[in-house]
Amino acid sequence: MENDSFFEKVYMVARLVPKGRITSYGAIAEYLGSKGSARMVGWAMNKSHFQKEYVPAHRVVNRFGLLSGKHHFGGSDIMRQLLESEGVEVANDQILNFETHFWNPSKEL
DNA sequence: TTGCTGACCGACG
DNA sequence: CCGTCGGCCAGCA
Repeated sequence: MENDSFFEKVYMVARLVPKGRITSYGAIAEYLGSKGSARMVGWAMNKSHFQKEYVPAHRVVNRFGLLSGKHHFGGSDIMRQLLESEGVEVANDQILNFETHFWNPSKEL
């Protein structure tokens, strides 16, 4: 749209993630055309809390389905509870049936 | 301005 | 199998 910033695109894709679905940093980066920019995606998530519009950063995890960013939600169980409230099973900071919940932007969009 | 860092990923030895 | 390094882009001292 208007904002072609890398970050804005990241937020846009993150908000498009359906409830109960999960995507990975790498998947978003790849969708944006910068596969190697997975780190920037995580960084964008860090800033996501400052955005006016809510960004479901809890639906974005690393390629292993690990809640790598759970520590950035203000608590260690916030992210897990958010995911479980959406029907996503989480155990030991890892998403169960990750493949089933996985949502690929390049494929779905 | 330069340089380091960061919620990552893949390649290499 | 495990440790290390490069790449990508933006923010901050």
